[in-house]
Amino acid sequence: MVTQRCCTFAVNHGPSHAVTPGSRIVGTRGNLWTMVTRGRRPTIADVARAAGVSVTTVSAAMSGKGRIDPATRARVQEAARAAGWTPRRAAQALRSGRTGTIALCIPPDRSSWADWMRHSSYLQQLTAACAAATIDAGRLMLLAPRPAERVELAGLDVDGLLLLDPVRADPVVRMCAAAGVALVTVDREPGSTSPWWVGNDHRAATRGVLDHLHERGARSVALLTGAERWAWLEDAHAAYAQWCAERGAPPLVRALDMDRPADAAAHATSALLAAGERPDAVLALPTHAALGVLAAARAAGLDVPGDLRVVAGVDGPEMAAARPAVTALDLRPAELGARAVAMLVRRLGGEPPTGPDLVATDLLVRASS
Amino acid sequence: MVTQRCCTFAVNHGPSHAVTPGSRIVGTRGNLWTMVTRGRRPTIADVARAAGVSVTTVSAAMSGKGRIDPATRARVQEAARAAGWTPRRAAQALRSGRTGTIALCIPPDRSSWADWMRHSSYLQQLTAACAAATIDAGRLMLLAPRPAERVELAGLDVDGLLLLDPVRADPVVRMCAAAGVALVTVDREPGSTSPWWVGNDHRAATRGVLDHLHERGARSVALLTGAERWAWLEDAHAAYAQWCAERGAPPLVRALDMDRPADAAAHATSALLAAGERPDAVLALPTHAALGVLAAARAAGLDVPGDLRVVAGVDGPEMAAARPAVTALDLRPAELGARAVAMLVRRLGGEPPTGPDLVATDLLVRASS
DNA sequence: TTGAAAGCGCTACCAG
DNA sequence: CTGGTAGCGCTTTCAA
Repeated sequence: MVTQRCCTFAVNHGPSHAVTPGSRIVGTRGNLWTMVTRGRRPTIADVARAAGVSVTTVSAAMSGKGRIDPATRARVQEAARAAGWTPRRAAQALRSGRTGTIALCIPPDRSSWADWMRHSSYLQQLTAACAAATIDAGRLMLLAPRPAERVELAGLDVDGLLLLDPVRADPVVRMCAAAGVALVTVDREPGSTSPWWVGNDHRAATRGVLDHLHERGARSVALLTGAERWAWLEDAHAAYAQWCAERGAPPLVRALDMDRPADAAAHATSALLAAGERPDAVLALPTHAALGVLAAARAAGLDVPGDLRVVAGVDGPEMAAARPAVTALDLRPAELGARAVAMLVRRLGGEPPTGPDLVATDLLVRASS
Repeated sequence: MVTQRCCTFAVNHGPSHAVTPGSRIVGTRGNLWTMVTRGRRPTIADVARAAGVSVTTVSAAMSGKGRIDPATRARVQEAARAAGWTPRRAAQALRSGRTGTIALCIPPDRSSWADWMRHSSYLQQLTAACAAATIDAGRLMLLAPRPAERVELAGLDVDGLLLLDPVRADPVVRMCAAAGVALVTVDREPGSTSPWWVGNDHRAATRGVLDHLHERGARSVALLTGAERWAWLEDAHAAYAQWCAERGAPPLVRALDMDRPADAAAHATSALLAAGERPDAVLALPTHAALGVLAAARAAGLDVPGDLRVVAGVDGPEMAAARPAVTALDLRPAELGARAVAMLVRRLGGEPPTGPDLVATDLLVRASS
């Protein structure tokens, strides 16, 4: 591929405005509201005056709390609408101690965060779904990398956190507990018994894939997993091991470096094919890893799915676009995100846990198997 | 493609927690900090006591404002660190009138928002880059759909807004001006002369594409654009028209429905190929439209690029994965996002405008041309 | 260079 | 069912 720059200018680069953690956003005199609109932004005092009630009544009427006469409530709400009043979140938060804001923390750390986001349609869909669900719940969602320290978490100033792919003894989980931030994880924390998580049943999904491959004639399925210690990889691995044991088939597992999964998968697959125990199918779990398997098969002159059946553990547009199109597990990230937000809202509301919320997995059967 | 559900459970669906706009997040007694950790979250009063100074001094020392003795400042900062103090954003915001938070508003409206996000790697990269840059600037970023009304905008309670793809006389632009919310747009607002935007030079990029196609032997280039009234489509269209006029070639333009651009593009291309003025190249601007062109060419039995050269106006993984791989414009959304945040931070800081910030475009030449 | 005090807008508490 | 009032944690203003 050739890259050709269409237009290169001397452009205006603003100065970098990096701020050290712990420092603060300082204001100039007056806010923009005051500067632009004549007069102040309306407060409940203005609404109270207009409706002929007290601020207490306005507060209760607008929040739905308290026992307020329906007629009074209607009058107050109309006055608020007329005045263009909107609650000032900062004031609510300061008084109530709850900010009405949650954060979505996706892996990995800050450094390669944007890269991950950029390459994983799973993350992208999950993010969009969480944001949409949060707004529907009347809250606000921040998008943030995993906080590395207590101060970073505190600096978020959120009521709750959605944490994706917690690891065993996850520091973020510990920090949330210490800081009193409500937490819901997407996928369970390995080794934890917390009921506050949503996820897929990766054991069932893996069995489904393996049964599908067997049905399509595969007799020796290799598993490409990741080196990370995530519950979904553990679960898939465990289900695979058990499935192999049930059939007396020797397990064939390779753990891939998750930084460049496609390349790592290509390398691992080539090695596997060159060795004695040549598999006739591969389940490639990490995002994009299946593309590497395809490349290795092509390099080895193998037909997919004739000589080698391939299934991806995470679906994405690349799987549908690949030739042959790759059979993949649709983990339904949009559904996961919506459910995760709903659960976090329940937790924030003080409701008791109802157990993990499992989202069904779809196997999208395409040409590669 | 066959879809096979791997596991279906009776799962726990929490109640839907939709909240009507204008209602508020109400708290129960006490916040989690208080409930979980023994004692209160430290305040500047605690830090002041520990450091033996007043709260005023702590405030000045931590914010970097005011004239504070360096020794005093160091002592205060150490005390703050030791106490684990973090500024409470709500209190800062209430007092200063600035929340330290910005919002990224991406098109279109609420209804199909998650869908767009899901399918456009451009949006995804832009989003990730904005979030990362915002955090680096010590601020927080909300992800939100375009506010439809004033109350929705006010409900965001943000200092500034990043607005993607403003339309002519954009209501959000008007609302921001009225509400005193600082605004930076990604791409200019058609008809506006505001200098507060970042974007690509779509005229230059379009000329670059057309020159490239001409060089590759194309003599009749069709343009597939969108029905939306976005500046980038206007600019590309204008550059195309001028380029055609310079060569005395008749322009061949079709506007596509942006909801299903690939299908619309396939349809439009088929019609174009069936008509007399059969083009030998197509520049398909809307996201994914080029894939439809490819499908139409295949259906017509045409070789790409032999009979028909194809270029996509927006790059994405689908373009690289397509067969043949599609030559595409890389609008460099990650760069756009970083620059947009930097510009918004400058505007929030009261700095004067330095003019639009243009990001260079790369033409990624692949097999389709 | 530092401190005292007011008050941002709202909700919790309690009295009527 | 409604109102008065205190005060959340911080920044700002003004005085020392």
